[in-house]
Amino acid sequence: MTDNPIILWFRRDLRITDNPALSRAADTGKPIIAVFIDESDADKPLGAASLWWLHYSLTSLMNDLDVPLILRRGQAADILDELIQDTGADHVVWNRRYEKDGIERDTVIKSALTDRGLKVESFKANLLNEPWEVKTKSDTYYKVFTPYWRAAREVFTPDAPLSAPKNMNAYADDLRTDKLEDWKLLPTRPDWGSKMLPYWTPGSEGAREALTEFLNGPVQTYTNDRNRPDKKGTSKLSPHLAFGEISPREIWQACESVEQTDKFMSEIGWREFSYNLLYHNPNLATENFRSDFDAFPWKKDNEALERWQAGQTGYPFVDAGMRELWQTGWQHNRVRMVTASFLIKHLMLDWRRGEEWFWDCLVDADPASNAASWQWVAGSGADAAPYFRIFNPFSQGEKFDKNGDYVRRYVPELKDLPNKYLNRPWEAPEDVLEKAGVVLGQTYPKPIVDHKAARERALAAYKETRAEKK
DNA sequence: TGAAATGTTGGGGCG
DNA sequence: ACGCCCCAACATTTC
Repeated sequence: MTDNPIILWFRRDLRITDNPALSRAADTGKPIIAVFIDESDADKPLGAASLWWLHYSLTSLMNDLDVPLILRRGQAADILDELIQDTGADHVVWNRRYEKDGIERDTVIKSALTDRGLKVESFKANLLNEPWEVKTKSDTYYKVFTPYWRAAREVFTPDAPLSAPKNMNAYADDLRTDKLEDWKLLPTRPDWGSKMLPYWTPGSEGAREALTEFLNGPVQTYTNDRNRPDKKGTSKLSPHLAFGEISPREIWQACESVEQTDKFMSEIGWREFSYNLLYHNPNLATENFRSDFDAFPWKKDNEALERWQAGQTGYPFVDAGMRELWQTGWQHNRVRMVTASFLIKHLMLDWRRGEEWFWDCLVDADPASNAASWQWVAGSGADAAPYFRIFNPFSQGEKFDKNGDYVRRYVPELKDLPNKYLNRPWEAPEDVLEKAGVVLGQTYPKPIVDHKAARERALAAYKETRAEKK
């Protein structure tokens, strides 16, 4: 083989099926150098839970991949240069990403390599539609979900997903690679990772299993059960999607042959819509989409933030959610809306503090979904929930965790309370508390804020912000 | 993919 | 028999 090799740069697309860059690399027939780079110059490094997931996802990819996966740490531009120099590679391929600093780095690298005569190709792999492909009639991007998704489904051409290539030639010489263990992605002291492992199977095989299991049952009752954190009502595909272990196109195709998948597909649509917003608003994770929120009087209360993070707010449904996040690296979507609303509206803490915490704790942390969803709850985003939509932290539990199974699972110190008081222990008579072994303020906190007062405070702050604005 | 306040309706108890 | 009141149930409005 006299061909110059081709470099296949893996990022958050850790799969071999429906991977356009990988298929392209295979189709050239050239020797393939597959590399994953832990980029030291990323604006927003992965959070701890995502690093944990990444360890297993890379392990899984190395297993699936017919060629060695080179691991390197540093600036991508330097590492690619070095590989090119060492191997004579004349062609580089990757799948696109959409966060601002990633685009910037890719653009610089692409033009530098092109100038030096290399062939560089990038592909659409991780979205159904590119953010610039879905436009309104007046040629602007969509800012409201429903018309966006209607248009997006029209734009999307459901070609069959790409199969894993049959033949991949490995580059013949050994190349220096880091050892995954040396990256120390898994937590130690304490090792909180091993308690999360039972909940998950990172990697493409785990992703396909999750999809199959979901489409074989839960999807039929998804419209209602997706709101029930006490049930297995959701797909749990989010971390697999976040790391590109499965493509949205594969999901689309699998849904085509199953009844009643529209509601589920529209959640995939929310992911697409979030990328649409992120691409057109690169600072979505740090700047209010609606600038009138710049004047909002956020509080700075570290103790309140820490109690929210630790699941010690005294509102059982909120605390269950925050502890689910801490224990499993994931939080049910219905509960995310409630815990986020609580941070923003009851505690009046800046939504960015919540965004940061979720980024660090979620195995499915996604630059687009996380930012767009926090702004949605705050009311500062595009097509956002109106500010006055304030979730009631106990009635949400009573409505969506009817038997209290979810709260009892994650807040076991309340498990012996009757359902009537499970979500509002502060209303329980003394003898009921005593019988359940609950001492408010000792075994479980008193409410960090009074619901009614906090609600009125938030509404007043909102009103004032609006008044100042005009 | 809200919650709370306010308004309306109608059945039933009761003098 | 009738009017009055209460209040649950539902609808509408407001934040």
